[in-house]
This record gives sequence, C-alpha cells and structure tokens, in this order.
Amino acid sequence: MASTNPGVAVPTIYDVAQLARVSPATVSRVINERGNVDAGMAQRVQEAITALGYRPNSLARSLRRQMAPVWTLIISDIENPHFTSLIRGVEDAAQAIDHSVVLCNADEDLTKERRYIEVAIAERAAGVVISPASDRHSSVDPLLASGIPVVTIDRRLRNSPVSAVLVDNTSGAQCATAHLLESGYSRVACITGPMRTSTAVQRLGGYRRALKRAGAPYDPRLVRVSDYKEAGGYEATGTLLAADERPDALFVLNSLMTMGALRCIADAGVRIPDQMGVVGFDDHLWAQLLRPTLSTVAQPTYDLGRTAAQLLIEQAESPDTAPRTVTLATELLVRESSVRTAAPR
Amino acid sequence: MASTNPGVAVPTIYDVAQLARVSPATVSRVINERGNVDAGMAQRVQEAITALGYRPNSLARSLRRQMAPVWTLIISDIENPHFTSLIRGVEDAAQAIDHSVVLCNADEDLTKERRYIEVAIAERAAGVVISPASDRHSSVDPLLASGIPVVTIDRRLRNSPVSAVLVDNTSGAQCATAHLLESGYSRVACITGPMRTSTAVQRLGGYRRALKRAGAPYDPRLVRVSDYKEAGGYEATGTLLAADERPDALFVLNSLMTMGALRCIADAGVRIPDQMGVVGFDDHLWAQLLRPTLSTVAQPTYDLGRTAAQLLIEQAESPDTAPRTVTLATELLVRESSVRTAAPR
DNA sequence: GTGAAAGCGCTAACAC
DNA sequence: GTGTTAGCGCTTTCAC
Repeated sequence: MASTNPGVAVPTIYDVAQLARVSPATVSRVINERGNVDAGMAQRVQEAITALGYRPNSLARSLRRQMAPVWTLIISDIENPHFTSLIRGVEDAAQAIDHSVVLCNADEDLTKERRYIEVAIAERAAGVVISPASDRHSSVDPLLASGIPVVTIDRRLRNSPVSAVLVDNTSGAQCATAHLLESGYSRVACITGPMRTSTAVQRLGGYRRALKRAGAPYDPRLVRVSDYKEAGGYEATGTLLAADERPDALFVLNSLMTMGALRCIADAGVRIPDQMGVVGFDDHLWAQLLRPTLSTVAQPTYDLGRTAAQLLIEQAESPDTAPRTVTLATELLVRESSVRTAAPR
Repeated sequence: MASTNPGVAVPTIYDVAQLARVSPATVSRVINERGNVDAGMAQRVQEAITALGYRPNSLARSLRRQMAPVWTLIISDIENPHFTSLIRGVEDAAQAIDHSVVLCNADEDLTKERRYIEVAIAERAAGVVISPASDRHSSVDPLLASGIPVVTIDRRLRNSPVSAVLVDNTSGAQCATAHLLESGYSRVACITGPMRTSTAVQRLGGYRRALKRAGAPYDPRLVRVSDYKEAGGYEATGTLLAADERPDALFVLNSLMTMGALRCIADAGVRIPDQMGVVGFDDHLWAQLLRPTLSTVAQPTYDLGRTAAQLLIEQAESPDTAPRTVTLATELLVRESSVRTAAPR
C-alpha cells in the first residue's frame, strides 16, 4: 500500500526554494537559522517546507560539511549489563546536541573492533567512544590520524595519547579485598577477567595491594583468570572449590562472573557468608534481592557515559588540547554476603 | 600531537586514481567489486589505496546511492534489560550485511520517538526497527510515506500496516496465571505496565483468560497498572499488600517491576512462596540465584531482534510484499517462587 | 574493459 | 539581506 512511492520524488531544497520563490541559499539559511533572513521570506519558506513535507537530506549536509553529527560507540560486550546504563549516558548527551549514536558491539574481538573503526572513519563520525578489547593493540591510531576525537571508556589504552574515562578500579578492588580480610576471611580468592583489559589488571592490582597492606601473602593459587562471562565465573569457582585448600572468600571482578560464581557456590552447597564470603564488582538491582544480599563495588556507569561524551565535546571544540583522563570513584556496598554471622565450617 | 592534520588532506578516489594511473570509475569498480576490471589494473589500484591509506567516504557514497547502510533501532527504554539482547540480535544481523545500527532511546516518550523518526528519514536509513511507545499514535507513517521499511518489535501498532515481531504474550501470561491457580493460590494479583503498550494489553488479557478458564472471578481490585519500572513495581506491590483482602499470589508483567515487587515483599516480611506466590515476566540469570528461585515467563529476546532484522531485509528486497507478523513462543519456567511448600499463614 | 562527465542535495563563499 | 555558483566524494550511465 503505502510502501515505496515510485513516481513521487522526495522534495529537495530546490523544490522548497521554487515554491517559496526564494533561492536555495535562503532556504538553507532558514533551516539552519544562520544569517539574517527577512521575516516574510522565512515565513514563506516554512510554509513551503510544510506543504511539501520537506526534510533536509542529512547525507548531503554531512558530505558538504565534511562531518556527520554521529558518535560511534564501540562496546566490548553489549550483553554485559554493566554497559547498559553507560550507553544510555552517552546517548542522552548525544541527544542533547542533536547527535546520533551508532552502537557497535565489538564482542571483545579485535578484528570486529578494527572494522568498526574503519566504519567510523568512512562515515566521518564526529567522535568515537570505545571500550577497547585490548589495552595494547591501539587500533584507535587510524582515528587519531583522521583527526576524529576519541575517548576510551571503562578501559584505557597503554600507548595511545587519548582521553579516557575510568573508574578507580584499583581502590575499588582494594577496598573490597580489605573489607573481606577485615571481616575475618583469611584465604581470599580472586576471579579476574582477561588480562589484556586494563580493568582486570587494575582490579587485580588492588586485590594484591590490599593483601600486602594487610600483611597477607599473595597466593597465585587463589587467583583465576577468566573471561568476564557467567559461564567463566562458574567454571573458575568450580576449580577454586575443588582445590586442596579451599578459599574462604571470593572477590569476583565483574557482575556476570559473579552470577556464575554464586550459581556454582549454590550448586556446591557452600554457605554464604559463613563458609564463603563474596564480593562482586558492579552493583545491580538484583544484588539486594539475593539472600544473603550481595556486597558489591558499585560503579557510576551512567556518569561514565556522560563524562565520555563531555570529553568528546571538549576535544571537538579544541582539538589541540592534550588528552585528559578522568577517574570516577567506586563505592563499596557492604551487604550480607561478606560479613560472617557465625564461625566458619 | 597526532590530533587533526591541518595540511594533510584526506585522500579521495581521485588521488587513488591518479596514483594508479586509472580513472576514478575504475577505482570505484575495484572497491565495489562491480564490473570486470583488468587484474593488473586492479592490482595497481589496491596498491594505491594502501599507499595513500584511502578510505571511501560513505557519506558521498550514500548520497549518491540515495540510501545509507544504516538501520535505526528505536527502543522505548534502553535501561530495561529485556531490550539488551534484543539489541544484540539486531546488531549481529546488521553486521552480517555491513549495516550500522543507530541506537535511539525513546524513553517511552512520543516526542522523542517522533524526533528519532525524523532523523531516520533525514539520514535516509535503510530500515527502522521500533518498539513503539504507544500502540495508537502511529508515528511511523512518515516512514512508510518515505518508503523506508519498518518493523515493530516487542510491541505492535494498531492502525499501521507494518510488519511486527512479537512474543505470544497472551499465552505466556495465561500459562503463568493458570500455573499459579493450579498451585493452589486463589487471589492472584497482577501488576501490569502502561496500557498504551500492546504488551501490557495482551498480557493482562492472558491473565484474565486464565482466570476465566479456571472459573475464577476477575477482580479489578487485584490489578495495578504501573509503568514497567522498578519503583513502580515496588509501589504497586505496596498498595496490594496494604489492601483489605491481600492477594496470595502476584504475577508481574516485566522484570524491572518484578524486582520492585520482590523488594517490597521482602520489606514487608511476607514469605515467598507460602504466603505469596510470584511469577515474573522476562527471565534473567539472577532469577535462579534468588531464594526461593524465581518462576518466570521467558522470552526469546535475541531471536526477537534477529527476526526483526530478517523482516527488514525481506521488505527491503521486495517492498511490495504485504506486512507480516511473526509471533515467537514464550516459555513458562516454573521454579520455587510459585509452588507452595506448606499451608499458607 | 575503461574513461569522461553528470549529478546526488546541500552549504558557504562570494558578488550584489 | 539575498542570489549565484562551485563543489563536497562518490557512482553510474553512456560512449568508446
């Protein structure tokens, strides 16, 4: 029915100009509210626009302006709920300045990541926000070479001079670990994510620092490197529970793995918090619905996105400013899963 | 440092042509793998592309082709985890055919929705996937008039002839309600979402149908219309618990409200499942971590997105095909929260 | 099989 | 203040 309109051409700025008896330039001025246009003329233009149902072609506009009002948001794993409200933070900021957000799921895959960066360049994006799959492969260099503002989010890059928005992973992890030690747990295990991500490196660093400060030995047998996914958390926890000297507490470095860990602990019939203290990174609504309620390290995810957008705007306005790193605070939320109620075992 | 390169112009297809000593048309043919190009020439072109670091300007390409390889995905609430894997389903499909996804959060707001639709038209999007904020205001009409393929997802529109991908909300809700009744609960309450959404209408319909089939009376005092948000679920549950004749079971029509309901029930010290049976719409990983584990109606969210993408591709290929509605099955997952272990009270 | 040239729709000099 | 015009970078007839 109302599908394609074969004969009816989409009206252009020339059609509007003709109908309003002005030049295309004037129409353009009216649309973009640039320059002074006679009120009567502007009126006629508006009427012509309405009459024709004219909508500016932003492809043509962007081509002419050499820049599309688009931010490319490259996320390492969309399905990770941590990124959901971060995305929203970026999206809200984009909307405020009439930019669109192109969402790209790199899936922790460097090849996909690189392809999306190519797309961003090809589309002449106004900026790119990226949570890099790896802290070494600075796949963002082509962006810098193209003069496209870049901000890394959640994770940082080692060798590229780009702005970054991070949370204080080290201190978050340190607090969590210290808290477990102070609660009387002595063998605190840690399940970390891929060591090519700065978050895993920093959080593990915080864990180690807390051990050191507490005078506790660092025991590599209590550490499992996993993949930031639920199944990975389950499996890693399984090997910890099966180990000769079982840990009495567990610090899990993201929420998906935490869910896996909790599932495994439940399957094994181990009681939280008495037989096993647990703290997870990332806070979510369900954390307080669990019994015992789950202690977490909360991150300001929405602000992470919003701040990234700010840095992007900053850079677009003054491209020669040096890159900036903004670090947002984390907060340890102590709930029941990390506080013993009785003696262990 | 490597920020904008003021002097260095971005290479165009003409630069490549010049260096490879061929015409721009030939370069275009090589890039797009169209037409037959002499192998030697193609070789030279490839080398020139590499040498110059040339990347096609997709703005120019799309302008010329009158169409951007972009799908606009308008979601009514990004923060609702239900939509996360749906987004991923669309994104994966888009990636497979080299399309980008522009993510728009309409926030259940018709004005925002309409604005995003304008953007989609202005950008000459290749297609739009939308979960409409309202089933009446068919803000998609301008899209149809522009000949842009549209698919609604999760929700349907009443008066617009567009393809849709839905889940079988009615039967999902009916199963859940019937299950609660069969488990021996007699006063089954229901917390629904905004009645301008087809999901709320259909699920409430399923609830009523189950009551009818079981010979149970429909009591409006057991129904609360809320907003699909956590706080809304909390509040609605509060009013139900405060009512004269308290319900003994609760069916909540999405997961955010379910979390609110569970929090309220916990705060009130009401025991699940003995004093209150609970089933929630939408399954998530945390549902099985709760104690008691939470019964849910699971939806194939990823497939919802993937199917929407398929319909979009279908329509793009044959625009004159009549719109199609695909309904995917839901599944009732019976866990502990809806099965009594002892007598109530 | 290859090239020349027009033009997609818009904006921004520039001239008036 | 307004109009004329060139051109953003690409694809695609059309001619050879």
